[in-house]
Amino acid sequence: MLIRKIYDTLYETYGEQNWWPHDTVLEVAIGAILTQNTAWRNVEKAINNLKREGLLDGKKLLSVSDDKLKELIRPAGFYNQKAERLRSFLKYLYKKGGCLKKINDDTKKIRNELLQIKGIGKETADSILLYAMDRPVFVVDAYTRRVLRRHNIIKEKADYETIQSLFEQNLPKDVSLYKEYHALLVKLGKEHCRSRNPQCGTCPLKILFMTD
DNA sequence: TTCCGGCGCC
DNA sequence: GGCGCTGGAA
Repeated sequence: MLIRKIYDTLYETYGEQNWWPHDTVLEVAIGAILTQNTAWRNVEKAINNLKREGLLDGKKLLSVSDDKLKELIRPAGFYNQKAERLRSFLKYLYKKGGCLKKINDDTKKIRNELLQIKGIGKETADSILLYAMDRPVFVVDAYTRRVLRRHNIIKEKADYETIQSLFEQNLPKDVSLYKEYHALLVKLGKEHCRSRNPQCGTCPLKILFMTD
C-alpha cells in the first residue's frame, strides 16, 4: 500500500536518520518545544547552552531566573514564549513525579494533559510522546502535510488527526517505524519537497507516482 | 490571520 | 535583503 511504499522508498534512498540525538529524554522534550517553527541548528545551540550551564535538569532549569533562561535559549528564537512554555512543561512534569520515564498513564491521557499546557500543541505533544516517551504516535508536521498534498493523497484542508490516522491505520504500531518515517519525511521536505522551488525532477518518490 | 524572533542560506 | 525553519496562541 502507498503509505508503506513511500516509507520503503525513502528509507532506501536516505537510510537511517538517527533521530533524535540526546543524552537524556528530558533533553528530547525540551528540544521539541524549542524547535517550534525553528531550524534544528539553532535549537542545538540553545540546548548546548543549557548543557554547558548544567541546566539540563528539570529542577535546576525551573530555578534559574527568567532572564537567564531567555538568554540561554535565545538562539532558538521566540525566546519569550519558549521560556514560558518550558516552565509550563516542567511544572507539569513535576506534578507527574518529575520523570518522563516513570509516567505510566495511557498515551491518550498523557496526550490530553500535554495539550492542556499552554504552548504545547498537537505536533509538539506527539513529538514528546514519540521521541521522548516511546509511545506509538505518528507526528504530523508541515513537511508531512506538504508531501501528501503535492501527491494529492490528502485534501487541502485535511486536519491533523485525519492525516495522523492515515499513517497509523496503514502501518504497524511500531515506535521505531514512526520515528524513522517522520524523520525521513523531514529529510524529503528539506531536500526535495521544499515549499519554494521544489526538486520534483530528482524526487525519490517520483517513481511511485508516474502514471504512464 | 497575525504575531512571536534569531539564525543561516539564496 | 528576503525567506523558511522538525508551531502555537489569540
